[in-house]
Amino acid sequence: MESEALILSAAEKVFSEAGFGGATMQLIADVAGLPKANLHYYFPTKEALYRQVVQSIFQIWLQAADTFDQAEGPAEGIGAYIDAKMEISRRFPSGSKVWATEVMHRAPVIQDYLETTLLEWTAGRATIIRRWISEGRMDAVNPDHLLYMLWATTQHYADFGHQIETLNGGQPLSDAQWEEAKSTVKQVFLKGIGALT
Amino acid sequence: MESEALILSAAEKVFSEAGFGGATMQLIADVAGLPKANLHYYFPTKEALYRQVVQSIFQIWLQAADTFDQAEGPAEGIGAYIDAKMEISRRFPSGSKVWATEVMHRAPVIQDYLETTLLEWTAGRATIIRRWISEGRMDAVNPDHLLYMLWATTQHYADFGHQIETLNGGQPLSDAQWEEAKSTVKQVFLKGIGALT
DNA sequence: TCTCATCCTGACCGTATGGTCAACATGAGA
DNA sequence: TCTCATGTTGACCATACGGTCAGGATGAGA
Repeated sequence: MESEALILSAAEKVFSEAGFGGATMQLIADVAGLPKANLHYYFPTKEALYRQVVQSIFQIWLQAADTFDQAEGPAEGIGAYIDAKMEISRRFPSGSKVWATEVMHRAPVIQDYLETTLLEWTAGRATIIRRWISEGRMDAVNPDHLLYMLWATTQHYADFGHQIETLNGGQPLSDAQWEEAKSTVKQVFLKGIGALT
Repeated sequence: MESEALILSAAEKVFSEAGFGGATMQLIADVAGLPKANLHYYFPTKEALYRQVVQSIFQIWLQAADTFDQAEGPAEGIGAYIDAKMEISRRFPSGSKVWATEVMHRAPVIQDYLETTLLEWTAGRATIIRRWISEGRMDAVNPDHLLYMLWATTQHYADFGHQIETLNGGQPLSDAQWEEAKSTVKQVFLKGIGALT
């Protein structure tokens, strides 16, 4: 594994567990198995490294949008979106946590993304939802709040994974429990918006 | 306002905006309008101050549980619970953020609370939900995942308030928008679990 | 073998942090 | 007025942090 990728992987883990302020370059270096000075060869500052980590997460986020667009109707589109977001939460929990921490701290590094890319993405999806509503395929639910609910629920399984694990007897969710989670979330949402046939 | 309360209020704000690692005792002192040394008169260490902040939040969390218990059925109980949690998110967003950050960092300070109080609380509420299901008052939805969905959604409005504000044109949600949020969340959940008459 | 760009690293530096401490202020009770 | 517990504070300290730098490896091409 190349040093740069090694550093990014270690940084994502450390930032997600300690936050930007709590993370130290020394700890990231230790996790990566490299001397601290080497980090500064690839990334000039701690903030530059952090920004790179957040950006790579943002890309993964946007990929889940594809399922939304080409869907026939809400049951298919939102159902697939929930599946995709839940899978991301399971496979990249550290990334989701870094994003959450960044936003909670008022997005000091990626505010421009919120104001441009995310804003456009949200408006596009809201338009699709409104079309579905006007076509009578689902109830008249406020599109913005519906999206917030979807984000909140799916990301909760990453961001609050430790709490869920603790309440699950200290064990991570099993495959069956993940399936149960996905089907429960889909069931409640799709029925809740009147998109179940 | 007494110095101790002043310090706790300032600490909650600073911790929620910077995280534990990013927060500095000097900044908390400045926000509180007191010299730094004075903080150490009331709280021996930074961690002791942080722990106090998290504990006070935990109390507010538990208060919202009362609505759940004495309810006639799910429509009333869960509806009131959503109202209460949404109101907490609006009035104490800093507290919710501190809690979220603490849990995301694997709860280094309040793990014991997760394992005792929260575990018991969750089990009690799950029992109530199962009773409602067996009485035919709502669909057979997994109680644990339903609770996670409720927590995730309601707290999202506090934890990701900055993101929501940005997507709302840079403006905080108005009174009407908060009402819209509450009614949307209640509508989707109550219909989603089959608890609407 | 020599050259040189790329990659790597131990040692070091200025700064800011959490925490300490001796001294000082305040005010209620005797 | 004197006492003394409770608060308050500026100055200080050891440590750990992010970042720098000169110099050492490495290896492909000539």
